[in-house]
Amino acid sequence: MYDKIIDKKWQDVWYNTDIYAAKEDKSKKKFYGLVEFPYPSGVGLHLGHVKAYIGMDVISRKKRLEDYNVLFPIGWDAFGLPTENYAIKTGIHPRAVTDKNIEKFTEQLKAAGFSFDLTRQVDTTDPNYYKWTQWIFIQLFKHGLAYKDKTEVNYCNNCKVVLSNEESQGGKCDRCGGEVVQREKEVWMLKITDYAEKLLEGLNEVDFPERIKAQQENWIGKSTGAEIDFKLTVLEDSLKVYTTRPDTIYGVTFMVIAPEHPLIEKFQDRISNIEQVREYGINAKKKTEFERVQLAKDKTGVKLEGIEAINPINGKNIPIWVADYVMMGYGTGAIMAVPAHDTRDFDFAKKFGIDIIQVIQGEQEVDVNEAPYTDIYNGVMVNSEIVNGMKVKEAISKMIEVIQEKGIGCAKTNYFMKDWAFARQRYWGEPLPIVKCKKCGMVPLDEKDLPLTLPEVKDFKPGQNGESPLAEATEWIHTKCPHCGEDALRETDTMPQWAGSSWYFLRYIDPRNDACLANLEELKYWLPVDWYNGGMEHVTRHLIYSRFWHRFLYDIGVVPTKEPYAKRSAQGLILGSDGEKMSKSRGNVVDPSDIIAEYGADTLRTYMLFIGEYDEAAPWNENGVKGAKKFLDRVMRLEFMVVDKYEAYDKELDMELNKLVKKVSSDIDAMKYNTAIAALMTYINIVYKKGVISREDLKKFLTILSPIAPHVSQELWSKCLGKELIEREAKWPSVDENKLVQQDIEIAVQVNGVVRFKLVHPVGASKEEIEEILKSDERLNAYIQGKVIKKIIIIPGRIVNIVV
RNA sequence: GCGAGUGUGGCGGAAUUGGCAGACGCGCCAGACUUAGAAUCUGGUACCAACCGGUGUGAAGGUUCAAGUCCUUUCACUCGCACCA
Repeated sequence: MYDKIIDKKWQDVWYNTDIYAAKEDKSKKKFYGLVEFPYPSGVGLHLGHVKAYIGMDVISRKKRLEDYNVLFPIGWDAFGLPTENYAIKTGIHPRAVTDKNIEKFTEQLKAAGFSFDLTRQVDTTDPNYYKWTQWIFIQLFKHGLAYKDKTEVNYCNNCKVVLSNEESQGGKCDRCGGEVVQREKEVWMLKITDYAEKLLEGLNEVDFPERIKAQQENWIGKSTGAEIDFKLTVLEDSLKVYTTRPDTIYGVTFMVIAPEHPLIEKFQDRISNIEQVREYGINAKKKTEFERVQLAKDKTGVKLEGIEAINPINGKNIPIWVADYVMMGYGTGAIMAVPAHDTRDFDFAKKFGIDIIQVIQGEQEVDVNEAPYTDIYNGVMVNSEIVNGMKVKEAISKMIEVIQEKGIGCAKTNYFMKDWAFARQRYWGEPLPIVKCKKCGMVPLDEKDLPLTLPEVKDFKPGQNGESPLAEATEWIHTKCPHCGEDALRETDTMPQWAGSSWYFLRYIDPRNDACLANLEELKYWLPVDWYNGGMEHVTRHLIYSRFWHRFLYDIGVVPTKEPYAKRSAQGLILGSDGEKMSKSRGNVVDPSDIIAEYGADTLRTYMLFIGEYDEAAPWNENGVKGAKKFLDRVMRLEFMVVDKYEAYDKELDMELNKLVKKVSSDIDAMKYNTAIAALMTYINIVYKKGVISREDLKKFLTILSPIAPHVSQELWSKCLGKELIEREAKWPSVDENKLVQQDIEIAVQVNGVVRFKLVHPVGASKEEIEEILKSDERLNAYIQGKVIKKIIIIPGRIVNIVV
């Protein structure tokens, strides 16, 4: 029987001997396997962590047995709101809370038997770590990629922090799920938009699943088109719009600007209905997320009276409307509307009775009163003077050419992605290493003065007006300008939680370096991360941010690779036994510690990997857990079947074991753990039928089982083979292809596509030879009697099909 | 609306280039061992008919000697983004 006592016994050996520590030896081929380091919350390790870590643990354990120098590290993403909120509630310092939580997590990681290199742990809240987070920020600042700006930002009233776009997806706060509001605030921003193109390009050189690449591309949201200036009537000014379809400019019947567009206040004296326009703007701002999304089709807007735009191509006057379906944050905050060929413009034109001019003629006649014409790319331009008769694609480039010649616009690429709001008004984060000097402006700290550590404060609570708790640390705030030496004030905002996790994989490589974030020679050996496994929820957050920082560090020569991660995979969710997402409110949460305590770590490991395809969601099933335990018990009972040698050479056992090694090897490499385990079970079933297993075969079996069930494998290894650690003594077995070759092959014989009987033929038999065997087979007569054989298809080693 | 994906027994899920659908596990049924139960071991288990045989991979067509796999149409569900100009 597999008893959990075994777990503790071997964990004590493993974690006291550092057998999982990466070696210094650079002559060895390396493997860097990475998992997302946890946020050490008070709740402890959950099943999501366990599934994510087991996947890479199996790969890492296999790589070690294949003689790779393996780096499989773990650390703590420990800055963050829950710890701070706990501190606010209890008055206990976040440092103390964090330390306690890390201790608990470490015990849980060990209890699951993960083969992490515990000698290289990093902790983002350790000043020796965040020294380098601050250092990177200073480099970003020096390269013009960090700036402070007063803009509309996402703000969570609940958490009292500014959120980045990535943290407020769907209009909900990432942390608390509350409504995100827009608020004007002066905050630090990182110019991630400068890296949009590089982040897109980089996707071509990495091995990421399609869905991850697609999500990132989607998030970056590149579009190409043109910016065009529309002169205003009477006034010597113009309105700049962005469009992806400059070809349709003859179809423009109105312009739309966002309610916040500066044009409104600039020409308030000219706009005769300015009060009405302002009121519309105020109401638009009040709309909730629900109203903006659900009522998207129901267009609203106000026409600007007293001011119009002029179409720069045909000179026509065009009315300007204000409507909230145009966003200030994208493009120029103004569009040229072509209702005949854009659904949104069409809806708007219909509602307000604006003209619709068709400028593309499709293969089919389209009624412009029915719906906007959509079959654009096969269409031909009409009603468009200079581009008439051209195909759409051709017309786009022609129009851009004309616009540029006339000096009224230019080709333009836009991205949906916005700059990264990089400041939180909270205590438990990295202090921004910036001093505000009256004379010199924003001045970064001298690098030799890093780290800038957090001050002690009385209260961790953020201020009511959205200022950081650090604003209360009077002594800490007052400092001298590093540039001119005059009195100056420190920046009091801290960095967002994503900062520390944007480069932690670099620090694992050289965790205690004092001179730089990591030694370049070490980085050259270990980078890139060969395989990074984690959750889908980080695809448009951490995975974008860390690729951005890494690419920047590459550009300034700090790291040797453009991309940090060569390969990325993502595990699927574990659902509750009711098939729903696990959540406290549903009461369907399973605590991995309970499972380990009851069934042992290997049972949990085996079950989680067996439950289904690794990257897909699968529901929890307690009976399945028992099934995994039963399998491990059957493995343990091999103890009583071991023989030194088989009495007679058994070709079948030989073949089955070789088949198994081959299958398990390729399945683990492809993260197809479920079928690897199925094959291991099948093999055990065969051994049980035979009733014996040789020491030699058991050794191979335990070696390939050990990445999945290390405790059971190790226990039996020492018990039956009289040896000590698998990691020290075993090599991943190779496959003897000769032993996979069968003498006789059984194939199916079909008559008209239906299987009728099985036929045995010697390996390597030709079609003719098989046909001979077939014709001498009596069973065939029953199916062909009185019928004419039209055709016989023979694929040696596969199938025979007779058509009658 | 756009993007990615999924649909196979009572359940979780397997099936190289098209080549024996349902591996493996759960559940269920039977037998062995037990005073009995648990545990364990052995066998069975897609469906209909129960003799031959027939039907089956969301649905409907098609290509092919042969389709879960390829093509066309369609339905349902999951995830991500969403007024991307």
